[in-house]
Amino acid sequence: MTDTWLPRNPSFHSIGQDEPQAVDGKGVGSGMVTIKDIAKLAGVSYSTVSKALNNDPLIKPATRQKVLEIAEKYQYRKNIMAQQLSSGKSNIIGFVLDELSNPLFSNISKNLHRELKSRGYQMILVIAGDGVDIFSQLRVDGCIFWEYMLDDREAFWKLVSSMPMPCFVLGADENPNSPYIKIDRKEGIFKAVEHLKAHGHERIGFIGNSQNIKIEGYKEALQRTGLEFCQGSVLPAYSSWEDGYFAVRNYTFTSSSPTAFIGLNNLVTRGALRAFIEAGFQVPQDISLIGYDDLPDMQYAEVALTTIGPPLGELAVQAAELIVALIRGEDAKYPVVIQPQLYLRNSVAICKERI
Amino acid sequence: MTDTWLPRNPSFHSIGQDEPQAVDGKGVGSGMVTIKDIAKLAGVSYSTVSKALNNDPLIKPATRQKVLEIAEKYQYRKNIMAQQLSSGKSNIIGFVLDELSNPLFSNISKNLHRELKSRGYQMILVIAGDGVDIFSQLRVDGCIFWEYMLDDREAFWKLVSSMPMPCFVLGADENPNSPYIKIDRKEGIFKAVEHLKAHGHERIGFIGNSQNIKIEGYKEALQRTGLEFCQGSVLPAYSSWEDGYFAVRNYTFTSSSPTAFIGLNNLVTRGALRAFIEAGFQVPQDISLIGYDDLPDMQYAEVALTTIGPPLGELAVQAAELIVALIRGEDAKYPVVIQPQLYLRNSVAICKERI
DNA sequence: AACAAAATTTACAACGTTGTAAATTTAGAA
DNA sequence: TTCTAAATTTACAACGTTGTAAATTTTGTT
Repeated sequence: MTDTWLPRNPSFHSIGQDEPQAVDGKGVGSGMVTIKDIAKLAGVSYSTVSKALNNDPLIKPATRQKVLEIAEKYQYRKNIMAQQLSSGKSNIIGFVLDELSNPLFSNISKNLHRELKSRGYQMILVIAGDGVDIFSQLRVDGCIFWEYMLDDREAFWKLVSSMPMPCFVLGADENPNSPYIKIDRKEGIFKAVEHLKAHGHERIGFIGNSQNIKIEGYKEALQRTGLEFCQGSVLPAYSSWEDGYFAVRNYTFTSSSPTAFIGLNNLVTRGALRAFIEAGFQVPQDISLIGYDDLPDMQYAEVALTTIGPPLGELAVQAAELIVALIRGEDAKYPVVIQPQLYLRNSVAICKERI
Repeated sequence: MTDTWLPRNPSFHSIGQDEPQAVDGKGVGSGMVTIKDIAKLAGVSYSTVSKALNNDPLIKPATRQKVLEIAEKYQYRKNIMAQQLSSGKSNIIGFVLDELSNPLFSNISKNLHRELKSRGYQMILVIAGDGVDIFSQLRVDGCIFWEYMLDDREAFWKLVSSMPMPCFVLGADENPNSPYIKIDRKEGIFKAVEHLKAHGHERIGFIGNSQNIKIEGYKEALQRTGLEFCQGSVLPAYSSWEDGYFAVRNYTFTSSSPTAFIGLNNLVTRGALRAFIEAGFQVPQDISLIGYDDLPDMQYAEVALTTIGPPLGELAVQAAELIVALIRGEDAKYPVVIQPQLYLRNSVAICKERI
């Protein structure tokens, strides 16, 4: 009936038994080696090749070996597109970031990649603003969102739940209708305040005013520990190193100033630390300081910083496990709540006034 | 012969004419609407749907309209995997970043995304260290590398040229065997030096010591303009705001100090500017300063900074055009060389000593 | 009303995999 | 040697698209 049929790509599959065509390396869909090519070269059927490459125990070791060698030799690369289409699995997870300018994201992204990899998944990124629709179109197996669009929570959660694959949000916000991993920042701040109080500090300040949840946590923590919130004990700092630095520099210290501070994030805290030192304060003898975000940098600051923050390795493990469970349809326990930890180093001491 | 055949996913295609199954939204490969589903609902063949969705002019407008409406209603999302497999095109371009902690990357990434989008492509990211192999396996149509691994150029270029699809590198390095876009940083620095010299500056310093090519450019520029390289006129700064800030703070000014400086990048320059101001220098009356990287931030600094740097919009346009040309097999002209521009603002003035 | 030409729609192989069932080969026991 | 069971390999539909050729419908002439 269709004897006049012409194949769409007649030059395909031209790898011969003895004189295989060089993989030209450019132009997807033309020069790439497929399992059918390998099958021909190995003298087996292509389903055997498929199984061999997937380590199917049905395949005789010697056969697998031969197939693997040929695949290696001709630089075979599995076509994830075809794999997804056939099996419904791409083994790819998408990670949606909101910005690129805090080293925290570098760290989280690296940790997450490692954990996913060890569970058999690969990871690709998009910047939130650039549109996450591509993850739907690509049929990634799952999708992790770093919280963003905090100005319009509703639209954000709607977007998340409209994704056609398992998804969850990593952040501080909660939503009963979607899975999420909540970093309990308020509780983290509370731990920091408690720790400072345990060291005799009664006037505790906060450096940074851009993340409402942390500020709220700070105020609540003061209440819970029975400490007083003093006017002017929140030093304004947005998010960068210099914000922290100048927040402290521009602050006028008096005898009723806080004796300890908590910094909004890694950058702000390090900037503040530097400013304290320059102002002639000894940290922690004169002023105690706890930083948020336990990045490796924090311990290499001028004074090894005591920090609070989610355990970043653990966070990645939890995230990887949650997404994998959601994908597999196992009954994942969520929401997962990550409790920030206190990492004790050398920037907190007994309050001078108590000595 | 295979009358005992059982479909692998018997629940599939269960959308009926009048009672379409709810798109459950979770689990790729099970609940997603396909062109076949739409075809059934619209009462046309699935090739018609395919053509309608791709705006094929063969399709009668009324038919297209109906198909589009149904697609919209059932939240159809094209399956890029299937599209790639069938047509050999994914319309996706991969961008390989080396790190996430400089706002420059945010900017470049956004610009690039916009330009690619306007040319019909989508963009996904990976961090270089996480392995770019996924782009091969995903059969992205093309791949853009931000220069990295500068410690092992050879391995880097080998990796790039081993990619099975059109690729190029964006950066300052060159390689005769691969396409690349070269940002001519040396020439950029030269323009800055020239500009300063034209304003009467004869002792010009450089803040930053981490990017050899820029340091080299600085030294060469001095030679070319007949200026002297003075010992100690390179203030050590790695890459961050505080690096720039302290580079200046730690520098001891003498009567033979430079009267103008060039900053390594956006962060270093802004840190340095702040330090100059604090040290009591008026910029540009006492000291002129030119920053590298023309990010929007630069004009909102304490003094609107004159900068040099690749025109970032243009860079993205060139990059998008090059990769698209490479993909289409058009004879793209490369290497492309981007000449950094001088963006005149208020941080350069006539040298005091000449007045 | 009959026909040709144009417009529109349809059928279906192909893309590169996977997973199932069936076919073939090998090994072991009698 | 023959038979059976186990081990191994093979055949091929299916996944959701695209692109070509063929089929069908519509339109315009006469």
